[in-house]
Amino acid sequence: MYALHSTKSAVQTAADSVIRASAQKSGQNSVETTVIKSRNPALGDLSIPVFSLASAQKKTPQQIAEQLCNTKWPDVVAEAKAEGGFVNLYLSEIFFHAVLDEAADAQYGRQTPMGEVQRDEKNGNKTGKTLKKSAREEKGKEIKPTENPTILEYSQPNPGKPMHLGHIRSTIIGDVCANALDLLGRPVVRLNYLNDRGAHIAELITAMETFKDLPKVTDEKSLLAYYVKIKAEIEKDPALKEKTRQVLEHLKDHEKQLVKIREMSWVAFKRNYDALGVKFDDIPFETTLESDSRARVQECLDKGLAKQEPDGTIITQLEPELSNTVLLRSNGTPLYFTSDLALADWKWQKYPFSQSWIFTAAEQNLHFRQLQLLLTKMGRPFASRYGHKGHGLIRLTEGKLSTRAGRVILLEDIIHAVEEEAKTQMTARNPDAKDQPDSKSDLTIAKAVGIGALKYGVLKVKLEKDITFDPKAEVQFEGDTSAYIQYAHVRACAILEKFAAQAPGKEKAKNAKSSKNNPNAQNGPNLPTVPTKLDLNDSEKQLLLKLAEFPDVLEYVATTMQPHALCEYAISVAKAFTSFYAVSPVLTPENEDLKSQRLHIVASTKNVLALTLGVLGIDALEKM
RNA sequence: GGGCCCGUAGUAUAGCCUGGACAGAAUGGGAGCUUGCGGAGCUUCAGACCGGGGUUCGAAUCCCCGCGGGCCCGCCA
Repeated sequence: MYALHSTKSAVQTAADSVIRASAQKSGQNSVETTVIKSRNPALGDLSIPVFSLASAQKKTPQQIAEQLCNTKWPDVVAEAKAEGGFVNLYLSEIFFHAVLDEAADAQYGRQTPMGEVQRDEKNGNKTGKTLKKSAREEKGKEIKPTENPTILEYSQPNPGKPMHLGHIRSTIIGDVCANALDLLGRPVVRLNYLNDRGAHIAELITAMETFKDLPKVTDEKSLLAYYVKIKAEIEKDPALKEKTRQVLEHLKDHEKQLVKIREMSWVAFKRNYDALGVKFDDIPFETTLESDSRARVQECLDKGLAKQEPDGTIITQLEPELSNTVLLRSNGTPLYFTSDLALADWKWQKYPFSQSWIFTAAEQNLHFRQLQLLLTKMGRPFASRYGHKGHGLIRLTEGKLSTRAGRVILLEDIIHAVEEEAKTQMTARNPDAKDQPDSKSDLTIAKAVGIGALKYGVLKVKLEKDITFDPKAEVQFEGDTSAYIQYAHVRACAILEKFAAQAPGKEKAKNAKSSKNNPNAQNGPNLPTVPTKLDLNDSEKQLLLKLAEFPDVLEYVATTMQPHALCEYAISVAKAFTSFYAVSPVLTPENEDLKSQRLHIVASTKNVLALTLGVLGIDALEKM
């Protein structure tokens, strides 16, 4: 268990036992208190409010606090003071030693309070075949988050249409949550479910069968051109419209075209995913689940959860809990809802999951509540673990994004624009710098900075909130931005590199090139040992306390699927580091012990920043 | 009409689930910091909980009533 967590629980236990004993003695009911992290560093590192205790025992908070201070605290506590109705605890060197020890570990965060997962386990592999296989073997047994995967379903663009700005949120939020689970050592399946049905697909097929001179699709722009051309042709020809309707009803008979649409769409999507560094484990298509969809509709009819109306429509019976929704059109074709039903079963069958999360825009909230309710009524054992996270819209200053309204901002264009902006900024700040490939990444530095800024700008906003996107102003590089975090990491790297270069007879950071999978690569053998006696100033203590929070933040994100907490954390670490940097010379301190101590602090910080950025899908650069 | 979500400095944002000390950063504004490891930086000042009730020793946080904005409410996804 990690230092902060074990410290908190040790302190909590100590406090609880004293409170319970004192309550027993006075014959009163015991009152709960909770150990919290102090908000003001001047008032301790951990605090225990005692107001409720005071009012229960009819004493002043100060009396109770003073009384509690005399408790025999665990040795991670250096001092306890009664201040303003709080017991403020000041942590000892033992605590900071422990933090320094664990935070430099490349697997830091893996062994969380919940984790049965061993930190030293050899196989660093993540969502490989082994996990999928083992998940299947576990079927029928108890479902555990450490053994049964979490399925994350995100991105989900429409084949046949280009990806636009609106797709970015689901795509990167899902990706970050998956990364967090990965780092925790828990199995995860990254799913991108593509709806290759819909009216727009029928339109494309009609066009493919009607026109010969259609543009070749290689990217988003050509895909959009393709779609717009076809749309226009169909609009002005009623015969084509009718044909489109027929195609939609008999999609199965157009398998060849369907395959082609999937292929060319994927070519375009893949360019964006590669640019964003987003990957998937499984990409099921809606049409492959069609027969299952119909079977589910029948099941609902049999169980009295749906009924057929005179015009042939089949509709759910979810009232009064929720409003009803259509399962099958009057012409007998299935809908999004129907195939989502089949998809749920498909997921459960293929990956018996501990949790499933779907990330979409919040406008689909009702849809997914209806889906979950129906799954519950159908008696699916996984229904309660079948979750949905609806995120706020990304809107332009003028209004909602829509492919049809023509006010589209292609994802491809956004990505290009942020890269260009980053390049401009880089040249302005550092005219001599070249936009060279970063040693750890496939991207150039400007791309890594630009993409990072784009992702960070979207990720840092709480899920539920809408984002008004100004393409020009959105991407920032100063203050609460990814560039600030990357810059802190660069500075940490620069110190360690300089130290390695100064060290006589030591090999330089020769493994810098191969350090992609091991952010800790150059920390190890080169550093002198941590001094037994630490001499920490305030900036160092605050930084170490921040580093100690990492496992909890990671756990929080993996549990709540709220990546913005990680952004908040990353910026606070970077800030604590730059404050430390300003007042604590690392390579030229007063004595060797201090130098060693600070080198370890820098190495730990660098590691935590790299891990955090890694989860956020932002490159931890060594130069910029 | 009904349901869900949001409302915090000029702007944009965290804290709300699980109540606790002067509401935390950012940007913009004021004042400083360049002879030490990268100034995309550091230090510092001013500036905010939509309104009204309630619960509580204590409310940005929980409950109720409003106000403002967004989304959704059977053959779109």
